[in-house]
This record gives sequence, structure tokens and C-alpha cells, in this order.
Amino acid sequence: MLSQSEENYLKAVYQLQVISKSEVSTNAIAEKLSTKASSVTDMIKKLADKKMLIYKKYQGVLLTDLGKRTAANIIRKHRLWEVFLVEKLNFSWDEVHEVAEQLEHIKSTKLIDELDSFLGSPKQDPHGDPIPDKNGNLPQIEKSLLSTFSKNESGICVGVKDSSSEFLQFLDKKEIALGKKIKVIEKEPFDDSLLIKINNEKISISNKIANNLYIQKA
Amino acid sequence: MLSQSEENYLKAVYQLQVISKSEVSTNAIAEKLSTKASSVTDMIKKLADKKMLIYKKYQGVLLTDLGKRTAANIIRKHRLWEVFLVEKLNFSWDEVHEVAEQLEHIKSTKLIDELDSFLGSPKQDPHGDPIPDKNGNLPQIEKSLLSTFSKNESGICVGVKDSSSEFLQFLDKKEIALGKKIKVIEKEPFDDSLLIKINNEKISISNKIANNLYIQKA
DNA sequence: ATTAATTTTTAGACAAGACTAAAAATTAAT
DNA sequence: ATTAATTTTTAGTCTTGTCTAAAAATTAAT
Repeated sequence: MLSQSEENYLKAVYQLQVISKSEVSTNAIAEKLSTKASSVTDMIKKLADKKMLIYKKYQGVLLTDLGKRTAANIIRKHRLWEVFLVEKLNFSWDEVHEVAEQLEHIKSTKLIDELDSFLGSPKQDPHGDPIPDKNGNLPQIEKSLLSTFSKNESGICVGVKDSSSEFLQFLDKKEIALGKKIKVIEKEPFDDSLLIKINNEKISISNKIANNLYIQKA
Repeated sequence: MLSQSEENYLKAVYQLQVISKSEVSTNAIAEKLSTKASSVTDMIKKLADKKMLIYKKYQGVLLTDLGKRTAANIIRKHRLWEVFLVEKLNFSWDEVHEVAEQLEHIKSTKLIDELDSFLGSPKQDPHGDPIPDKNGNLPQIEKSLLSTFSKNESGICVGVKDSSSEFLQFLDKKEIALGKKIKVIEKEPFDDSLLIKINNEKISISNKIANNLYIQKA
């Protein structure tokens, strides 16, 4: 049985490993969890003892299959709870993260199985992130950051990279939502800002915004 | 902000104080939480520092108004989650306790407000226990243990004293459920067992069973 | 009213998880 | 190929919540 803290470390390693596809460094984990490298060293020793990851001193860590499945399951729980909060309890997509961080640690297989079917086995969470299945498989959909688009390219908004409430509230204000069609009208070479068409309107967005919006190419 | 452990102590004191209506002893708390008296002493000092209860050495503790409201709110969360599990996620009444013990510690006012209205503001949990309102008021319904009934008295089954899964499964097997009408046909003086009429059948139940079933007198 | 039994508190220890400061190993730079 | 910079680990400390064992206070019993 893992503690909440152990689960949080495991989740962080998983997310970093998905990005890097190789060993995850102590410092990277420390940064992700806003903690100190020394605390990370202590914890990865414990997780290595529990066969969740492979640890060689000074070489970073790699999740074992068990570790991957366990981490994916925590993420599954997190994202299912997010769907629940938005679909059933009137939360907006910028309010769910903090509560889901707590709910993901509840231990009950029946709970999560029943929640999944109660929600109709959703495939994505409110931010467009895929929900791992019961076996820990995480289906990845084809998507690119809007910042990589050139003039006249278009697609459907399918996800966000940053899911801070600041960013999400900004998107709400601009009426940029998942499922909407976006077309790049102009790309400004000076600051890489984009003039896009969405909701039948033309609006200008900064490179920083475009760099946090995932689009499925049309 | 209270830790999970502090919340569990507070809940235990609340439940003991409701029964005794006076100071709660260190040993009583220790017994309720399956812990040691010395641990209890440590914790009640902390809860006294936080103005949750009044503590005089060797004299037991009494909850403050703040403590009472806080404890009632934890119980409110516990019972609302139990309703959710039974009504929405196909849990049976003997499966909910353990999961609700975890869910009751989730911190989010919006979550519990929305859950309450999602469930239609239920007034009782699946075991017939009243759900405290947002202000910590706990409406008590009129009820008596079936063991106190005499021959020919009757009423409606409205709650259980023991909510262990063993007892609840026993009730399921005998088709004794909340809302059912029960009439005492005979009371056996030798062992205080009862012959009762329920579901249009006569069945015999031991004093121990009758002592854990709450009935609203007809 | 002492003595005995019980309850409660104190003192000290331990595990988990975090931290700081310093040492060791690795990586980068000249 | 050394030196410098960075990263990682170790060693020691702190807090929370628990425990055991012993001391102190209260309650019960003669």
C-alpha cells in the first residue's frame, strides 16, 4: 500500500518519463513537486525498495512496469474525478485540479470502476487529456501545439498544455474551448503572435498562449 | 486546517459526547479509535490549542461550539458520500463505510455543497442516520431500539445502531430493511428473543439483533 | 483514612517525510 | 586533463503522530 506522498512521487516520475522517454533526474522530480533534491533521493529509495522503479545512484530513475501501471491508475482516478466534478457537480474546468489532487488518493477499486461506468467511460478529462484504461494503457491522440501552425493551417482545439486556472480562465474569456475550430489567418514574425479565426471572429493571441493550446490538424 | 488524524479525533469526541452528554474521557477516545491513551492526551492538547475543545487535565474534554460544528461537518461529508455511493454507484449499505471514511477528509466547500444538491439534499444516510445541515445542526428523529418494545407494539424500521457489514448483511438475508413495518408478536422472557412480523412473515430474532435495530413507534 | 486499583499524564523513543548543510560524484569548460 | 560548476547523495535535524514504560492523579475499597 502506497502513501499519498509515495503516490505523488510516482505520478511525477511517470509524467516526466512520458516527456523525456528516458531516465528521470532527481532535480527534475524535485522541481515538479516543489521539494528538495534530498527529499527526492530518500523517496526514490523507498519506491525502488517497493519495485516501483529502478534506481542507480547518480543515474536517475526509470519506472518498472508495476510503477507505470500504478502511476497510470492514479492519473486515471484523477481524470475520472475531474470529469465527475465538471459533468455532475457544476465545476468549471479551472476549478477541478485541486480537488482531484485529493480525490485521486482514495483507495477503492469498486469506487473507481463504478465511477467510470457512472460517467459512461469517458476517454478524455475536461482539459482534453486522455484517461488511462483499467490496465494502465494511455491512448495518445494526434495533436500539435498551435504555435507550430503556419498561416492558413486549421484544426480543432483538443487540449491544453498548461492547466492553471489563470490560463483556463483566459481561454473562457476569449471563448476558446475544446472542440472549437481554429484557423491561422496571419502569423506575425516579429513576436510570433497569431491572428486566428474562431467563433467566426478574428482574434489575436500571443505566442505564449499558442504554445499552450493543442490542436488536432484538420 | 486540520489533519486527517485531528479530524478523526474530533469526530470520535463528538460521537462520544452526543452519547454521554458530558465530558469525554481519554480512555473512551482511545478505545473508540483503537489507539493508546497517551496518544490521545497528545492529540487533545493540540485540539485544545486550536480551540476545538476544552481540556482540563484528568477531567476529560468537552467540545467548543467550533469543535462541534467542525465535527458535524465531517459527519455531514461522511454521510453524504455514503448516500452517493449507494444511490449513484451501486454500493450496498454494508460496503460504504470504509470508503466514506476516506472521502470525508476531502477539503472543498464547493464539492460538498454541490454533492448535497446533486443528491437532492438527503436527510438520512443509507443506515438511517441523520445528515447534519451546513451549520452543523443534527436533526434527531424519534426512534427506539426494537429490544425495548413489548408484545403487540409495532413501528417502522428507521435505523441501525451497529453498522458493521456483518450485521447489515444479516439484515439483508432476513429481508429486514429501512422503511419496513415490524410488529412484535411474542417476547420470550427466557432469552429476550422476539418473534416479529415483517414482510407478512413471522421470524424470530435474538435480543442482540433487536438491540441494534431502531424503530419509529407506530 | 489509608491502601489499592484505575485512569491519565509525562518522558523518551521511533517511523515517515520533509529540510539544511556539507560531502561526493558527475558533467562542463578551459 | 585538470579545474570549475552542477547535480546528487549523505548526515543530521525537525514535525507529526504513534508507541511503551513509568510517574502522578483520581477513584474505589476496605
